[in-house]
Amino acid sequence: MTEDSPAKSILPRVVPVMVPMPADRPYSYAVPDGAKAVPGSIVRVPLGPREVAGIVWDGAGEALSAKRLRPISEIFDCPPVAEEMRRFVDWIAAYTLSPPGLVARMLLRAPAAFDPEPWTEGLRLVEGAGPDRMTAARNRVLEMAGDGQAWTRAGLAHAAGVSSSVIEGLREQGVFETVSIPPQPVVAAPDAGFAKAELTPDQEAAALRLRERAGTDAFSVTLLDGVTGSGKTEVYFEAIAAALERGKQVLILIPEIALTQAFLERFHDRFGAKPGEWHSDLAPKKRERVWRQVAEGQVRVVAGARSALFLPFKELGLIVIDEEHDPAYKQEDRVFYNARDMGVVRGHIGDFPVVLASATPSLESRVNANQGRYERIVLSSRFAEAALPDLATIDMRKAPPERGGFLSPVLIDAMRKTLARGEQSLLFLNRRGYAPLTLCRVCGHRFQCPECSSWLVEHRFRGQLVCHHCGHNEPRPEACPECGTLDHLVACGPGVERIAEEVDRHFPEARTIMLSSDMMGGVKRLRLELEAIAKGEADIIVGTQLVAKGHNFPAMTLVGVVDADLGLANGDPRAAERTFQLLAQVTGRAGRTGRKSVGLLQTYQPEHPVMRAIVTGDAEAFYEREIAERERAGLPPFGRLAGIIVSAATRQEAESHARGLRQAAPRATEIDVLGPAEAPLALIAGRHRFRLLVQGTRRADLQGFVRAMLERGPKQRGSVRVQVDIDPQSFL
DNA sequence: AGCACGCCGACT
DNA sequence: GTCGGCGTGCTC
Repeated sequence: MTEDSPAKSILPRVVPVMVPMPADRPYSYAVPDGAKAVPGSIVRVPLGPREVAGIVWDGAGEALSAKRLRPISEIFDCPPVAEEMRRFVDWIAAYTLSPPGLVARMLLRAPAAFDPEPWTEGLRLVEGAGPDRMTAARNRVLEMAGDGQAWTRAGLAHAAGVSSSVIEGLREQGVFETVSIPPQPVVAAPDAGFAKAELTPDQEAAALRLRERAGTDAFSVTLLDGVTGSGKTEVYFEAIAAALERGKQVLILIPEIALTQAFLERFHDRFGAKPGEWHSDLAPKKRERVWRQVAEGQVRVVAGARSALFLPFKELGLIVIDEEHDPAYKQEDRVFYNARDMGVVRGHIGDFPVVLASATPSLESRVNANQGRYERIVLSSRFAEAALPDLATIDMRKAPPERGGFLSPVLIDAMRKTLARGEQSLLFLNRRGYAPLTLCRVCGHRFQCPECSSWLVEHRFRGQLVCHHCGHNEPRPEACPECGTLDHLVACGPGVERIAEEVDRHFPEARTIMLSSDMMGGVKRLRLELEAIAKGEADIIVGTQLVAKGHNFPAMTLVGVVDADLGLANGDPRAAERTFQLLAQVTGRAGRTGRKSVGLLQTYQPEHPVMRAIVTGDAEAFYEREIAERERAGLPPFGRLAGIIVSAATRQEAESHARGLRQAAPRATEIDVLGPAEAPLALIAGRHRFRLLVQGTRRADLQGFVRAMLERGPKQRGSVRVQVDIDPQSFL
């Protein structure tokens, strides 16, 4: 071709760009002359009054009047977002009924990483040069830097154990010259053969099978189901080794990774290097470096929270989802998704294996295994030194606590004996604060949240009444706001603060630590406390949920569950499953190093299937029963079923939405309001959230009528939020 | 998601 | 007479 036709040279080239906002399709932008924008390119584009980062999408840009068309401002020098990833975004958008722009936004969360990492200034020893006077500090620095390598100022100062002013002094004297050094890897490369753990025959067989499945370039899902302490981690490490040997990148999803630093150590022990970390607590600078190096393929393994699913891997070849049943995998704001399910979808799109691991798999994963969609590998025994704890219920009707207390004499006695042996006790109560309800003894006034009408929880340590639903808080008054009577407010029911107080009363000499997610000092403080406990610097630990998650406390030989019934009676279709999982996880904290250990569950219904399953250890029977029950009730994840979450101020309002939905739904569809949605933390301006179950419809029908409903009017759109909650495996 | 525009209450 | 609440609408 010799010359472009005139028409061609006038018309600008147009590409679709996905911008990080709720657009339901990409916008069109002009590509500046000479610029090279390919699908996946990350670009800076003008959007209204500001500039944003976007991703060049697939297909042709739609024709647009030249007046509205604006040019791309910059094409970042960054590896393009892979085609797989773009399909993943489109899939999630379609599945969750979210605008694709909002999904794409989750990929664009590391703004400064789109530019290459800058080279940094380093120092190198000048050959033959020496300082005017030698000091001990200077000597150490010269020894460290004697290898002729370039060092960063801070790195050298740290390695030599001197302050950076020593280095600066030497540089001024010409002992060091400044050189440019390329960006350093954020983590060292893992070595698949570094230190394979000794496995029991059981584990070895599982690892072998997992290597076979997970070691090939084909989609598969394997459910690794093993009791706490059976060494699941060591087993799936072998699958990771196999993927690394294939030259693939690996993603390990872990709930609450910010608190499970011990995991990084275990990984290091096996692979000789830490995995790249990814979670919301990461320092911004580190975040950018991890993002960039994942994109460039320098970071081979990432251990991260659910958002790590949206990292721009260059050659991802395995996803491991640890504690796959964990509700923390659900995101319930903006784009509603479950990272476990999306991880499976990601593996399907990328055609690589996925491993789900849990001691207490979710019902849907068990069903998927039963139906042959997943392969299930079972690890049934703890490894040699770690014995399973003896579990028993304490019937609170027969052994009630003393007046004003919440701990049964049976539990207190067990704690006393544990203390006497110099071992640790854990008391678990899944309720933050001091007391869940405060009322006035004179007039009966109950403290309610003015925003959302749930009970206010007293936090005595902070002197506040707090709404756990919407975050509202107010100082705890002396007098009743209703009748004005002073000093007659009474706390009802226990929270961890109150249990810690009771423990102090019984065991004033013991070292008691209370752990709660709302503790002063945040994640950092929690980490320190967990380390202190692991080192044996506490006798009694009182904690919420977070103590159930993956920490190993070697000296812990007694676990007491203060209220095992909590959560069984809230109308949630997952109540029994969730309670079983939580109790199994928390009692599994005991006896991890082989000492004889005990788990005691305080309950008013010792004959409840959940209690029976925990005490007898017969999880199989429990799962079968739960699955059968769900099938009978026609609840997800079985059959063609879906859930919708609406947010509304009251249950009445939710009911009215349900009526509206019923009218919009196909005739074969049934809709029921099932009470509060599972996640208490998703806050939609202090509104209550209810889960509607929509039954008897195919996914396409459901999406159709949900869309129809959303289009019925602006008023409806404002008050109804929709989440479609179907098991995606049914549609792969 | 941001951000501007636009129409009704308490104030320099 | 203005400052400012957040309801509605738009961004290539």
